[in-house]
Amino acid sequence: MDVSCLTLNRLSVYLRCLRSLRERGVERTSSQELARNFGLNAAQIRKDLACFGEFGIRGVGYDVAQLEARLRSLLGLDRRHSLVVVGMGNLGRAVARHLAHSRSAFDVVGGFDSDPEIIGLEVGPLTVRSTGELPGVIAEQGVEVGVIAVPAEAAQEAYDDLVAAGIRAVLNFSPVRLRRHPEVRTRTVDLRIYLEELVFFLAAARDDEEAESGLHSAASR
Amino acid sequence: MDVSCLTLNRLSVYLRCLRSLRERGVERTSSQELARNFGLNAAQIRKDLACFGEFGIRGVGYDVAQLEARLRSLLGLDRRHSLVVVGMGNLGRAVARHLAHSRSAFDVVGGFDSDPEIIGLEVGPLTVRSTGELPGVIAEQGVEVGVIAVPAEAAQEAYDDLVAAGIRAVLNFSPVRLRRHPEVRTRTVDLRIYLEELVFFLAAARDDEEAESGLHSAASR
DNA sequence: CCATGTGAACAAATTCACAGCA
DNA sequence: TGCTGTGAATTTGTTCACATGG
Repeated sequence: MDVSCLTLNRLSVYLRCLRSLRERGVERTSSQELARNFGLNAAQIRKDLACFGEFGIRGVGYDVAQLEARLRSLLGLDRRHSLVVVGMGNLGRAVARHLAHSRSAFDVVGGFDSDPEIIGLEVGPLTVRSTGELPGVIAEQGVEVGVIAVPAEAAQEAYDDLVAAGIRAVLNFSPVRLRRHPEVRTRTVDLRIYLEELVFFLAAARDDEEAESGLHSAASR
Repeated sequence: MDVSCLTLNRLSVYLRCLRSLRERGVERTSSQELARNFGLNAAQIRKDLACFGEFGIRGVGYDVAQLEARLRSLLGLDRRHSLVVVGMGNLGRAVARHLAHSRSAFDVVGGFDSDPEIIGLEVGPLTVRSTGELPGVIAEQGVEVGVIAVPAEAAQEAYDDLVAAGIRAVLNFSPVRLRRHPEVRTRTVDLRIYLEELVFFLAAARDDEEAESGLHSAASR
């Protein structure tokens, strides 16, 4: 069976929920309990899990620690993954530092920039290197994932460089639609889009209030 | 009509595409041209726009500058929006700096933290203040949006504080499922989820290769 | 003519509702 | 009995295909 990104992202959420339950000493749970505690849908939890097998006991529920371990393994988080960050401005540095001192499954093995002002900077345990060194590092260390945190103008080039160097997956924080290489798993996350979404719905809510209060509102459609 | 988040997020994408075309001197375009240039679907562009009115001329296409302006206005980006950041660690600082010196529609009017080590720090044009000052700033300046960039343990409290202070919308970067207040527009973006998604599909791709090369693979389902 | 705007067809995702098993 | 796992029903989102009109 083919598993969708939506299902997969929810598995990550379930993993966090299970971890939180385990830390609170809960040993057994059910789809209903998870749904109630974390604002999820019980049927959806079961459907999502069903993509990967059977994890529970009918009439009983799920073993928290066991299900957590199974999900972690499914998502590949019981193995370590090396990662480079291209573009060590504000966002790149934040990502590098964050991953370095939260112990996640990801090892940041390099941070790269083309700005001479930034090359040489110490960021946590890392020294920022020149973009020219990128291919060597990726090839030698077999780096799997590249994070793009360069300005919009430089994003396509950074992406092409990563691909040429043999990267397997790319997480792109720049706001450009990349011309993609289909053999490389690519995901774009444009943070401003989320802010834009929020303020749109604020405006929509404001229109509703005006309408309810009986005012004429030319803005509502 | 009710507009979905997916449609709305695509409008943000279209806006970036139009801006890019305009900067390249293109004055007129069509849904097909947009689709071809940016890897989109022409019918979907038209459907998305149709939620808000008619923007094109049949047989001709769209005026780039005009459509850009209309979308910007629709999304509320022709007005300014004030924003506070709660949690001025790596990520919070990066967001604050980023919004401060990309000229977007968002004004960062405050950065807050509870750590005495961080309070008082200069971040761009901002001085980090104590979380205690949060309610005053939100009320006095009528702040619309709060960004949560605190560690997981502190996220629910930061959220409740923002809501109590009268915030209208929240962008949550912490990996917790918040107990939400329904009157506040809330959006969670967990960056690690995207990394987890990428490595899952890498593992899946690796399984496929093994299968193709005729090796026995117990991992594939 | 030609690209928009749109109803209708299709596909995907979610939710329901219950059979089946501990 | 009670919760899982799952087909079937429903809702939501996408794509097609064409009538419409500048």
